[in-house]
Amino acid sequence: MREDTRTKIQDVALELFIEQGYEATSLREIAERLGVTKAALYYHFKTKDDIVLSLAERRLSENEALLTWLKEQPKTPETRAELIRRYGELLLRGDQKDFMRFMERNQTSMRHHPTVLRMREVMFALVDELAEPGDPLTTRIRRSMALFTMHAGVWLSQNDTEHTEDERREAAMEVALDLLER
Amino acid sequence: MREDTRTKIQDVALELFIEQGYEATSLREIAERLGVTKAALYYHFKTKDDIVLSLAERRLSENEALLTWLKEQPKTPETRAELIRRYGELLLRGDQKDFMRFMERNQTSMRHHPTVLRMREVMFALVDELAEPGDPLTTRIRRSMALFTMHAGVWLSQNDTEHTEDERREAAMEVALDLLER
DNA sequence: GTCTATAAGTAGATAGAC
DNA sequence: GTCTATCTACTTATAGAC
Repeated sequence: MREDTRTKIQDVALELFIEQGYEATSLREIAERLGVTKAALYYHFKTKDDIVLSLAERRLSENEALLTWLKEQPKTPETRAELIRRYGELLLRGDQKDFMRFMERNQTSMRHHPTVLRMREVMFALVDELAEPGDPLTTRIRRSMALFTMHAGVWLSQNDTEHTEDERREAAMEVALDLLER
Repeated sequence: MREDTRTKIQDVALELFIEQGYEATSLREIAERLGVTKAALYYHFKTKDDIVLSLAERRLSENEALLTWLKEQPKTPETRAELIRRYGELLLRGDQKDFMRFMERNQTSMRHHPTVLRMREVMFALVDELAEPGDPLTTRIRRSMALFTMHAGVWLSQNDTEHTEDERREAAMEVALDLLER
């Protein structure tokens, strides 16, 4: 089962990268938590970067698909609302949520790598598509913050024990949708 | 002029930490950009952490002062609007703004250090003071996002060449104030 | 597929001259 | 205050046995 170990490496690595940061996490730590040696990791991944990139590429293609879809739609309130919903669904999925937390906390890691650069580009393009040339600056900011609210919903209320994660996500969505057409 | 070199070290270090990340930046790089040797840095700072902490302590006390002030005020719309204004002013000041960008990009660095932990606490407390126990979750999120919009204003429109930084800040403030009492 | 062993390099930090 | 020189402790990565 070669895919099994490979996947475990990705999971453990992502977990540690989120917790401690990418640079601060050594391959030795990843290997130890997994109960293998460093050398074993090198059988599955060519370099340390490759572990992250293997995760980034999955996520990138999904965001690119979202951007392609968005560009095909008319720039209406309905389209924008649907984007927020689709984006929220992407964030929901366990693996993507974790990877986005990694991106938030490790913005500078591999910032010169094509895959990471492209990821940034796509995010900016998504935000850009939410507004039209004539829109005032406040509208642009509001719509950008709508997308961002979907992220923030997760970690903003991390001390909040009286609401479930579902409730928090729905509340974030409500705020985001409201921000879009204010 | 001992203060001069010390300050230059802080400036250069912060610049590189923002650009490349804390862990990814070596003392050698900082020293080289300054035209001195690593050993010289150790005359001014006991450890690498100390360079960041010397910056953090200043910001921390300013944020703590803001929190103290906030707690003394009645929880009215006027108080909340005034907080956003004061927070915006803090962020404006070059040094604060840079340090907050450092915090955004290096959330995991020194996450166990008391000063950094306290910084997080104060930020969460500020957000917490913006809402009251009875407020719905959407209100809490909206008000948190108001504070956050002040940050985002800076980097969200980094490709935006048609507006000045002043215009962007004012627009961010308008969106933030509107979010507070929606 | 995973191991041992090791190469080759860099990190943070210190001692002591000037 | 800043330097040279150096220490120790890692790091990523590879070679080759099993």
